[in-house]
This record gives sequence, C-alpha cells and structure tokens, in this order.
Amino acid sequence: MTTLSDVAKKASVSKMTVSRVINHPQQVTPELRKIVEKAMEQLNYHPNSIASALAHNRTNVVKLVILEDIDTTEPYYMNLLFGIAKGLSKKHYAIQLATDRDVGGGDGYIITGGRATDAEWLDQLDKPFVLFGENRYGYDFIDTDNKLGEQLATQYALNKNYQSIVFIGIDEKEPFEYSREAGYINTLQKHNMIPKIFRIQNHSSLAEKLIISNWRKFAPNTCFICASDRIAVGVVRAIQRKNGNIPRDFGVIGFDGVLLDQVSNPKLTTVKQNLFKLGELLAGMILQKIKQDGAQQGEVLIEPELIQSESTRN
Amino acid sequence: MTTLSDVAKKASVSKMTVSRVINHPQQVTPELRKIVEKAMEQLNYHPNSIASALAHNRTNVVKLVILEDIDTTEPYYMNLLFGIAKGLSKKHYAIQLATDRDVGGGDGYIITGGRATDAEWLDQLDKPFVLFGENRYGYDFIDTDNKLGEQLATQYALNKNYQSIVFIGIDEKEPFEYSREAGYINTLQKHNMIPKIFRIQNHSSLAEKLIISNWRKFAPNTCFICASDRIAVGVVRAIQRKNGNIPRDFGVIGFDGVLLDQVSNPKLTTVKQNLFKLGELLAGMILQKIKQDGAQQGEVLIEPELIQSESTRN
DNA sequence: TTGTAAGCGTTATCAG
DNA sequence: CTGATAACGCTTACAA
Repeated sequence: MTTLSDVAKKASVSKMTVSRVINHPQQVTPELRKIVEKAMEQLNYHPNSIASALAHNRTNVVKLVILEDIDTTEPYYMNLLFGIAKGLSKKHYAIQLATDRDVGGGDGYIITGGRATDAEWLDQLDKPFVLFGENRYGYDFIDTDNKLGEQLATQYALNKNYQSIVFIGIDEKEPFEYSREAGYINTLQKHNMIPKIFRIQNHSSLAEKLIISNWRKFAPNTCFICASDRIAVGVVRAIQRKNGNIPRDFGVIGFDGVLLDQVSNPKLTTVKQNLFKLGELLAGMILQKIKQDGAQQGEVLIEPELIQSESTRN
Repeated sequence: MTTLSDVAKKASVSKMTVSRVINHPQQVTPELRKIVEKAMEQLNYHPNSIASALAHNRTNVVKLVILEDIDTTEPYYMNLLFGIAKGLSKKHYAIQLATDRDVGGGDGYIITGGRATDAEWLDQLDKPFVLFGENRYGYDFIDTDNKLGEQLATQYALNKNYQSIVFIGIDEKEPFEYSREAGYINTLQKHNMIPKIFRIQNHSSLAEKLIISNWRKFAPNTCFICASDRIAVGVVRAIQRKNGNIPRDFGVIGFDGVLLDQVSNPKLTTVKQNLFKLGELLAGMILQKIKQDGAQQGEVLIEPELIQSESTRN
C-alpha cells in the first residue's frame, strides 16, 4: 500500500505538501502541484480514508435510521438504499443501519419514516441529520414532490376523460399525505370539480374492502387516484371482483412505481418516484452537512414521473 | 469522548492493560481486570473503532457485492441486507454496496447473485469473501436449504391430496435451482410418482403464459410447486383466467415468502426463507473469516418454513 | 503479568 | 508557500 510519505519522497516534497495537493490544492504552487500529482499517479496512490478519519475524529460512517416497522417496509427502500450507498461510497463513506432510535457512532444520520411525534427525539440528536420525507418543522429533507405527483395523476385522469375522480389516501396525518391530497384537490378545483376523498391504512386488502363496501357510490367512468401502489392493487382487485371493466369504465393510478405496479394485473399506471436518485441526493446532503459542521441544507423536492400503463385508458 | 488513556489514568494502569482487558482479557489478572472494567463503565468508555482499524490496517467495512441486475432485484434483498447490517453493526463494522465487480477497499466481501461464470473473477479476489447462495466449487456460502424447502412443499401438496404435482422452475443452470428441483423429485419418487417439470425465467407474466398455453395438460386436482413467489403469482393468475378453482381444484405453492405471497390474491402458501437470519449469519461468517485471516468457513444451510395460506387446501 | 516506545497514515498548527 | 512536529486513539513488539 502506498502512502502519503511514499508520494512525498518520490516528489521530493514533504508529506504536508502532498496532503495539501489533495485537500487544499490552491495553497500549492501550480508547478509543485503538477509534480506531486504525477507522483501520485505513478504510484497509484489512494488516500487512506481511515487515517484521515482518525485525524479528523470522524468515523466515515453515516447511519441510516429507519423508524418504520421493518415488516411493513416497502420494497422501495431497496432502491433508496442503493442510491444512498452509491452516494456515500463516492466519498469513501460506509453505511450502518439502525432500526430504532438507539443511535450513536457515525458522523451523521439519514432518517426515514419519521413521523410528527419524532420531533422531540430529533431535537436532542447531537449529530447532523437529514430526513427522507417531507416535514414542516424546518428540518432538512429530500422527498419526491408529492403534490406535483398527484397533480400529474389527476390531470392525466382528466385528460383521459374519466368523469369522476376519486382519491384513495393513506390515513396518516403526515405532510407527505397532505401534499398528495393537495395535488389532487388543486387540480380538481382548477376544473371546478368537487374532491371526493377516502382514507385507509396502507394495505391492499383494506383498499379492496373499502371499494367493495362503497361500490354503489362509484358509477362507471370513474378513475381512482391512489396514494400508493399497495392501495391501487387493492382497488384493482375490488373492481375485478365487481366485474368492473379496467380501464374502460374504471381507471386506477398508483403511487411509488416499485415492483407492485409491475406485479399487478393489469399493470398499474403510477406516479413513479426516482428513489435511487433520491438516495444519492440524501447521501450528498448529509455529507455536505457533515463537512459544513451541521449547517442548514434546506429542502429538496424531486420530480416524479407518471408511468402510463394498463390500468388507465390510453 | 473518553479514550483508552482516560480509562488507564482512572484505573491507574497503562493503556496497554486497558487494551488487553478489551482484546485479550485472559492476559490480565482478574483483580486488575475488575478495576479496569469498572473504570470503563464509570467513564462510559467505547473503543474508537477507527483508531483500532488504523492500527490493524483495516477499514472496518465489509462490501456487499450484488451481481444480479438491480432492476430485477427481489424485494427480499431488503431483509437480507438488514440482517447483514445488524450482524456487522454488532462488531462495529459498516457496509458498502457494490453493484459491479469493481471492488476494493473493505476488509472482505459478501457476494450475492453469483453465477457459475463468476468463478474466475472470484478466484482472483485478494480479500476474504463468502457467498450468499449455493455453489459447488467449494466457496464458503450460506443459503436456505433449497432442497428441504421443496421437499416440504411437495410433501405438503401430497398430504393435501392433490393427485398431480407439477413443478414450475426457474430456467437457470444454477445449484439453487437444481436443489429445489431435487427436493421435488426426491419426494415424488418416494411415492412412486413421476416428476413433471417446466422451466421459465423468473417473471410472473411468463409463468402465466406458460400455464395458459399448457392448460389442457393440467387436470383438476393439480398442485403447482413453484420455484419462486413471482412464478406462483403468475400461475395463480393463469388459473383464475381459466376459471380454475383455487384451492379446491388447483393448488399453488411459492418460494421466498417476502411480500409477493402477501400481495397475491389469494395469499400464497409458500416456502419462506428466513432472510434476516441468513444475513446475520453471513455477517458473522465474513467477520470470522476476516479475523481468521481468510480461513475456510464451510457451508451453512438454513431451514425454511412452510407457510400455509389460501392457495392450497386446508 | 505489566509497562514502555514506536508506529499505523493522515492533518492542524505553527515556524520559516 | 512550504516544512517540521505533534497529535488523532489504538496495537504490536519488546523490555522489565
């Protein structure tokens, strides 16, 4: 393994000059810099991030804290995780997972599944953190643009000439859900239509029951805007059990676009979150926040994409 | 942050004694050990794994290398990952993900999705590694007991008095598939029945097509043993499209037991892999192998569990 | 059994 | 702008 000293020797400079070329290039004269860079290349030098971490009193580890129950974990976490891991690897950071609030050890946290009730806990954390998922307490976060997503979905349903547009939401008093509903409501109001919202927990079987027990309220030519693919899957099943025709008489649009939309039959038209990118951005944000000693990073919303498939008219 | 020196001072011993209490307790007299342990507790001392890593020329990072395409990644990876992460965290190890063969930086590798063609690449790795998934080249691995799993499934189908038992396998020439088929074949032969095996790629839509295009071959009273839940989902759909009655006339048994079995309608009877435990064991194995400087670890098979649900008679 | 000294590879600090 | 030195927290090797 070649070290800073090796490079220094080869370039006939001190270790510090080499270190500076790596971390503060502008503090070194261009000529010296060139020489050092050549030496690094010839020796195929790669900085030892562990040594650097020690000198900085860092761990080079970011903790991913998942506050939701792991059993109900959506498959989309996998994509998120890959994005995060990718983003961290670039900077020689590694990931540790925590599934409870018992954190510690790590330079910062990426926290997902946080609910309003977690605010108190968040406030007493002593390391920088960023959230995956909207919040309205001023914590730094990244999320899909939930509102835009349902705007796209609702507008799409209108374009396909469904007369009645119903929203099946997730029964949680959380910003992501409010945003999704807002996107739906906004778009309907723009067309002078009155919103109809039902809410249930995020399970396909509950969605199925809901639709069946309210079936007479849904005339043909209705499109269901669902706050998740899970719900959409249940809605599809209910319509099929009632012998409704998808997509001719009934449209269904999901949200997430990870696996379930593909497994469903018919495949779901859905609002697809770009979770990989989201993960990468989360990684970038927490690393920057660590580097900047906890400075505020603000909020970032990622545009989702409407994937057109078999559960709506084309 | 309290360090080794702090503890040493408090206990009036040298740093080395403290270090020994942590790493080689038997080299320290019980009395001293007690004193040191008390000091550690009082000061709430936690070893700095980065410093230790530096002294050992280690990174305290294990790479998880996923050789399968991420898009087709089964949701079960999430569970595996959690198990791994949990196992690693206990020993203050962190995870880095790699989705290609471009590894390096890390004390060892956990490799999943490896195929026979990867042998050459594996042989030239210079760090210890263990595989998730059976192989017959002598590489250390951990996997579900695939053979046992399909034995359980097949025997279960027989117990439920399905007359004809058909296997729908994954069309890959890999040990995990051979083992699953062997479990099915074994069990049938024990009852003097002749195996009927179909093979397709692991997609629900292909399974659906397969069953439909061979429909006349499947008399009522048939149970399908499927090599994955994905396939099982497709089989269920095909049977439903042909108006077959599940579970009375047709049984379906899946394999994996992660998400898809629950989302399916009817819910699937399936062979459930304990992926969390598998992940933990993988972590334990690679850590031990690292500690033992690459010593052979052998192979471990984890017992799966047959989950009885709605896609078979009860 | 216990302690001393040196070193792991990097960076901050201060002097030149 | 560049270099010498000490320090980060721990462990190995050797000495007592």
